[in-house]
Amino acid sequence: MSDVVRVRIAPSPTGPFHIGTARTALFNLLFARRHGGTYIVRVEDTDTARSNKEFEADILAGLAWLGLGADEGVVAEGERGDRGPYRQSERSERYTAVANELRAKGLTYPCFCTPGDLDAERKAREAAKLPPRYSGRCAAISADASAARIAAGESAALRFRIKPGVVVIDDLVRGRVEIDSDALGGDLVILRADGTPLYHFTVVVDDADMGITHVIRGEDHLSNTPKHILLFEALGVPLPKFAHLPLILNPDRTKMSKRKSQTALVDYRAEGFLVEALVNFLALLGWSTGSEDEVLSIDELQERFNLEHVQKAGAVFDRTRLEWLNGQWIRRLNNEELLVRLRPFYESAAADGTLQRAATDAEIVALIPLIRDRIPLLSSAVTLTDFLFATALEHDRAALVPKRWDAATTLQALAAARPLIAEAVGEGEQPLLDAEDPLEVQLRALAESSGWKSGDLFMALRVAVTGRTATPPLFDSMRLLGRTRVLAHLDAAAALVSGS
RNA sequence: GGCGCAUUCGUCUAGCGGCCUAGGACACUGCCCUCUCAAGGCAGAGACCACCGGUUCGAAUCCGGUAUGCGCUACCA
Repeated sequence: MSDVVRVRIAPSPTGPFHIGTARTALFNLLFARRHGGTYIVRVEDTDTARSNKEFEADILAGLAWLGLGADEGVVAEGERGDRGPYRQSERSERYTAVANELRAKGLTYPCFCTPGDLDAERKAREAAKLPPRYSGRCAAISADASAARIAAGESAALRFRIKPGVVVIDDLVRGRVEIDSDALGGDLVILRADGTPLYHFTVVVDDADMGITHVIRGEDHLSNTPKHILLFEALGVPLPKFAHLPLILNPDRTKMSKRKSQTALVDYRAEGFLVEALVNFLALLGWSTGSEDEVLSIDELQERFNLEHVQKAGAVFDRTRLEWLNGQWIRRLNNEELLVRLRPFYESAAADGTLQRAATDAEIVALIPLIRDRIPLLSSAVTLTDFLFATALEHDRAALVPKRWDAATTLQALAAARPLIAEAVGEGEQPLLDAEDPLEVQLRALAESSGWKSGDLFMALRVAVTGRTATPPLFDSMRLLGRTRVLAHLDAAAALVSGS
């Protein structure tokens, strides 16, 4: 394998960037990096009815965000490389030319069957419990006869003759796989009646033209690989190596789908998953290092990646595990990096009205040490700290009274704590973080002299001041909030409790 | 229906004939820490290695069969 490695990811812009495509792209990139090869992005948009530019833009943006932008081929800004074009919609002449080559070799024939004919044939075979398969009835039409029919204006698809025999796939993941070409469904349409090419044909032409050495793709293509091999042979070009990756599965172990799982990459991004976590997680879905290391950067993954450790069985997408990894990566980011990641979430929360105003960088920086260990997702930061950006709180009356307390005790405690807080808390201070907070000392003393558990006192204050039962550390939160709002919230809470 | 692939704790996986009375991680349970929630630490529970045969002194690991699951089977990609 001393030859130059060239691999590719060939997304089809028929939907938003799919998490499964992301993983295939990642494996290709990892393999290329590991072997000093080239990683190519090609857009497979021959299905004009289902492809569109918005999806293509989404896919390219997603790849770029993940750090999986192309070395060669299609990137958001255009194309790079001299073996293009890299968009199938721009390669029509090439497909036509190659089809003509095959035609000249006598390896194809025009097929005049209409979709209706084929449908009827398929149904008949199904009813007879026979595997669906094209009968090849147009194969026997003489060249003169078909030329005459075409001249008469009849349209025809172009079929590639499937050579009888057993096709051997030497798969890098699965080993030797043999498939009888008889099971391929008969002669293959490579050009529609309107002259546009079909996937199995374009993929082979492109892989050949672009000098792809390793085809690394999902297992769902394994059964179709013999068609590709036959086409490569017909073109007289060397075969690439194949490596079929296990499928990513829904929890019910079917192929991961939009219906049953969240598959759009943008949705994960919007929730606040880090690229580091997504890449780490995806790499470990169907591949392992062979060691017990699990939290790995893309650089570490690149160093270790190999096809030998690729799993053969499908892997269920375990979102809980992704969230754990996300937490791991959030904790590994330094303050500056975390600020950059967090900022857009505060901005969009302000824009959509979730928060009354956006947070300043200084505010986010002050918050980071308080929330870093508490957010599984970047978006969790906003909900965890929303009280800091609100002028009034919507208290939950039931939550205001600690479990072991009654309303009277709560009122008494809030009243007793108020002057201490008014004295100790300034107007929007920095958190004291690990230092012992003098207010805490005073309030503990208050609790003790009043016969309360300090935990109950703190909980009453927490809910009064933040409106929540789960918050960042209480005293730091109060300092961030500032005296005026703390006291206002305290009074509002007391009013609510006394009214109940 | 045909063809193909797969099968180790709920999930992701380690394992490549003896180190396995099967290891790790997530999730789960308990304890510790603790102002809440987390994070972190410790401990625990959880897999007759799908099943049945065979090879071997010895099998999760090799071979055969069965079962189950999944994938493919388009003038979709």
